[in-house]
Amino acid sequence: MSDLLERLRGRGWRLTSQRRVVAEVLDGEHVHLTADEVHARAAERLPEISRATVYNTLGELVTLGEVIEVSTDGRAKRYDPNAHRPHQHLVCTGCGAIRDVHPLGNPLADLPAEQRFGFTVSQAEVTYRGLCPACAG
Amino acid sequence: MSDLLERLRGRGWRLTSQRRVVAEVLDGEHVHLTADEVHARAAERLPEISRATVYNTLGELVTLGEVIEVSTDGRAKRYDPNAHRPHQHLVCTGCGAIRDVHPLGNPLADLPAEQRFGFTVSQAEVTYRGLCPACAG
DNA sequence: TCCTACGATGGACGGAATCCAAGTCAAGAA
DNA sequence: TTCTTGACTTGGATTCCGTCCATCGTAGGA
Repeated sequence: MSDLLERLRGRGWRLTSQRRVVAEVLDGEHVHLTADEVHARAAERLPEISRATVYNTLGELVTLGEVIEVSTDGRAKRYDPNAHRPHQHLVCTGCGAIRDVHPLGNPLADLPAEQRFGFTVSQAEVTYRGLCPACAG
Repeated sequence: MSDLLERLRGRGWRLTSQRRVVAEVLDGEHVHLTADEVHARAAERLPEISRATVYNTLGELVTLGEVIEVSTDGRAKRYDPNAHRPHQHLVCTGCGAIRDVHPLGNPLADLPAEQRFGFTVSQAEVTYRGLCPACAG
């Protein structure tokens, strides 16, 4: 985490209390908060923080490649701080819970040239869906 | 297409002109319209059709498994009528164009048991991203 | 310590989708 | 064929997410 703040400072980021709090809220594995959830948690520590600032900061973190934007359900986007290590997502179709997963193989390699339609393909994003233990009950 | 209408009738669907037009608009490969686009095209044939009806009908078609909901960009959901043959999507990060693709291999098999966290995993959805020939210029 | 450009604020705004009460009509019954 | 009824449609209000903007505040260099 402080690594992150160091890196950001190194990139010329002005280190405000708001940005610090947002960065602190976004820490850990299997963290996939919506912007509103980030705002709520940030507001616990810094009550006056505005939603616009949270959106701005999240957008900047995404642009800098420190955070990944995930939209698994067509509802609110979620923000995944685990951007250093590439991974995919496993989503419960019952309750919406999300886990980071590390599948074998390289999905990019599975797309043959004649299936690329001349595109310069650079990324493959996999979303696994199923029921979590609680929802499978 | 008329296959689809037959199948729907078989499931006890009341066949209204609105539903017929929506089903007709959604036909073909590489078709990925937003609800608004479906509404616009449907309205060319049936000017009084309402947005709510389009949303209702699309939702029913998705529930019945006749149409797949795709949200590749966090903006409006898109509706893919090519639900019979399993496929994945290739999206241009420049212009948003979408193509249906058929990768090799089975991504489901690439998720080892210890990476499933007890989930009953039933589906793997792959989104390839890159630049289309036009955008790569 | 002072300056100033960058960042924060919050309220207005816009797009996407859902909800709801009232009106309409497809399709089975007679 | 006509009648009847519950399923379907309508459009306007509403909610949810997210962006925009004019103004105010402040981090950090001089």
